[in-house]
Amino acid sequence: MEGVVDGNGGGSRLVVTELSHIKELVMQLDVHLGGSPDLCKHLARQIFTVTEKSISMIRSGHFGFDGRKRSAVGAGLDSPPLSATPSPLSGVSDMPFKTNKKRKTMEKGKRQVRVSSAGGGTDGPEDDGYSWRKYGQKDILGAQYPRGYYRCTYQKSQGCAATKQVQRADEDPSLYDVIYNAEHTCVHKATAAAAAKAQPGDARSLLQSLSSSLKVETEGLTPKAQQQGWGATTPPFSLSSPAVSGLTPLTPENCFAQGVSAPTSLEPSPATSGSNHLSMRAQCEFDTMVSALMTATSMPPPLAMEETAFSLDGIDFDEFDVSCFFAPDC
DNA sequence: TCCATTTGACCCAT
DNA sequence: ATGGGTCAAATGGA
Repeated sequence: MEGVVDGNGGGSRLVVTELSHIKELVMQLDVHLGGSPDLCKHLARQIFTVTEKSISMIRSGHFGFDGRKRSAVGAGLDSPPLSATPSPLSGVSDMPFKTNKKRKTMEKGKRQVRVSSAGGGTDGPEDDGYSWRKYGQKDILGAQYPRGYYRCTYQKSQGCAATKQVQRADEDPSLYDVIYNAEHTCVHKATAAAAAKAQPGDARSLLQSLSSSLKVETEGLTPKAQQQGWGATTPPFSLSSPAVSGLTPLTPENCFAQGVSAPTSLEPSPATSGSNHLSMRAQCEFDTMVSALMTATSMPPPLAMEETAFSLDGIDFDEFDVSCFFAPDC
């Protein structure tokens, strides 16, 4: 609209280029995993460096997005499915389930993940540790498979407002796209079990996860920016990372808890921290994954995690969405 | 009987 | 007008 997007395409392209570079390196590393350890180490270092570079570009605002506000819901960002931390999210309190049939737009306040089917079968996505009750199913236009609607089993008993939508991926029926709405406020201990469920991965599975899930979302880009090549070649922006929480004790959640790579200047204001927090989580997961990769390839990380901590000063991550697509298909 | 699932209808945003 | 999200009655299993 009125937004000036000069240079946006260029900055965006740079980030895409860097991320594509990462993917290439990952693929190379995958090929050479069984071969020269030195080459693997070299590639892993390159991946780390390029990743750092990409993250810096994003953080420094060299990212061309339309500044269009998508207000209101922006504050209602959710924790990931493995987080049971209750919080007074506006999205939860403002949207009682009983009488509200309003369509929820797929914007902020939702979190999408891609999961594989349980046990490799076709009977639904892997258990995420929560107990869900199905309340609806719809055939979605253009989608090959119907979308299932689930809400927390404890919605009645505990007033838990968490819901999720599950849809089988058209391109790969063994994968499911799960969109989580709101956050669990129920007391449910199965969360930990789900987190512990993931097995420690080897380097190859890490790489496969990284490579397969690496994608860039352009949601929120101006048509102009998309004409410059974004929309045509890449899905919406996301710093994707595989479900590394089970591969290492360093999850995005406890990452912050431990102060690892979290900016000390961060003040978690409920009204503004949502998207920043999500961006940080994405980076944290990415860092974690890369770190795990370093470990798996028997090399120390080239930089201490503390040194990679970043400042969010002056960065408005509301300008774009960062979501994490888990791809535990290894 | 209780609970979860199925499924058609309804409501509302686009 | 259309499609997505939710409701609620019907149904089935434990």
